[in-house]
Amino acid sequence: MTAMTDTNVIERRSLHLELVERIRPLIVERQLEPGDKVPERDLCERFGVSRTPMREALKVLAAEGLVRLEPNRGAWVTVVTVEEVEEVFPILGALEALSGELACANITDAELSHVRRLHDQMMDSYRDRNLAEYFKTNQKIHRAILLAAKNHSLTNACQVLSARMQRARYAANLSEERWADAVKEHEQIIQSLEARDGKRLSQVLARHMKNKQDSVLKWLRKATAAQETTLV
Amino acid sequence: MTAMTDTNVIERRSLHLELVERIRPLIVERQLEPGDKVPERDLCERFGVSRTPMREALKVLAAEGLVRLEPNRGAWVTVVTVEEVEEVFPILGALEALSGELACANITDAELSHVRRLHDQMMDSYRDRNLAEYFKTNQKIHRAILLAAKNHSLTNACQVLSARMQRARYAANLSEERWADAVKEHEQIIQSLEARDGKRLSQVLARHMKNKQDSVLKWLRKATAAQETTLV
DNA sequence: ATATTACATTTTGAATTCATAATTAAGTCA
DNA sequence: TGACTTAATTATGAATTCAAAATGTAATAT
Repeated sequence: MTAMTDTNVIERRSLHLELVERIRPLIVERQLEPGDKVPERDLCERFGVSRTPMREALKVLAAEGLVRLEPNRGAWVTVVTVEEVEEVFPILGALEALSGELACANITDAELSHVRRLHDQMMDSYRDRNLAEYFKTNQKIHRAILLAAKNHSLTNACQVLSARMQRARYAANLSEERWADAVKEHEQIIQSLEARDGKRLSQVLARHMKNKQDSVLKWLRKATAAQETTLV
Repeated sequence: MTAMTDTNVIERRSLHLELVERIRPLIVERQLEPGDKVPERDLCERFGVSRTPMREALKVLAAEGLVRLEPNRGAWVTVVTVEEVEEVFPILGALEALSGELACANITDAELSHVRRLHDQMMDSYRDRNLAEYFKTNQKIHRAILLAAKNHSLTNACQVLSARMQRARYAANLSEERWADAVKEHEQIIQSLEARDGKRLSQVLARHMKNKQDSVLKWLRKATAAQETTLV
């Protein structure tokens, strides 16, 4: 088989890894929707590869929990369930708490001022009520703290779990009230970090995550109910 | 290619998953030693499968951190490094702490008495100084607590990280003193659990993990030093 | 003897092929 | 019409094939 458009066709490295890294964002950003069948053939054509590396990639994505493989029936984008949210957010809470501890212990001045810049930038987005930008910067902040913690395994674990949760687009669900609270929490985050107060930062991050969980659950329950209404 | 002995040849399900589950213990229990090249051809023959599902399995094991893939050079069993131990044990500490909280909240009476039985059994092994049995039961206890926590994602995360660490055979390294301490810690674990004191159990488990880390690091540093001596 | 190059062999990555399972479509009968 | 069977089509799982890369070996030159 050959690639048609030739744009999109990928150069070389390890095809399956390249595919994992291309398909993962398709799932996280809901270009492939939860519950959808993964269109193996389409994706192969789109990226100009054969089924072998594609299927390897799907196995890795399944291990990450983004895809579910049904024997002899193919691959499906996993759905974010209430149960899963209730499972994963507490884990993320514990891990972010740890990352806060470690970040306070290990962050460099350069990294700290970088986080501060991101924080200020995010506050600008909040003032402008630019939700998309706010969320993008928000993610960057959490990632910057994670990197400052200097624990690669922790970064990895958080990212895998976050990816699963991100598919529940909590951005869409931010009430004005929750948004204001989240901003307040972020003020505490940057304060604790600049004070290098690990204990406090870990508490704040854990609480922040708990609130995020509640926010996501609220949206998810609403979305699920709406869907059931539609289906009936 | 065909299977030779016909024993070992596996029935059916999803070949790659079956292989993951067969090869993982080979790595964890060091039948395949850290640093060794994964003998792809041998394993294919041994399990009577072609390279396709084997290579899919290796990609999953690589995602779990048990194998490292070098482009065009094949797969290698990952080595447990000091850095990795210092990264992963704190994560496991945080996750086990969480599992303690959750277990105290969610454990059933039946599960609790099962853990108690395991605990008593382990104490017998300690009295007999039967290290192998002690360790096996020890694992079962931690797993039982994890299951009692009733958080599948947490169970999974812990198991992936534990598998990576288990290859550093901390069993081999248990000093009489450390062993006695570990036993004391386990007394506290079962006490806290029976009291359903989540806060205390999570603290005890975190401390227990920290001590395990120290014990592993001591062995690992000795092992690494010995190896360097041999190599020179 | 020790490098260095050229060649042969093996291993790897990925496309292709092929058998089987699942799905869809068409036909049959009440 | 609508349930039930059966045949055609498609998708999937896994073996096989094939080109490219890496490794090993032998021959040559220094």
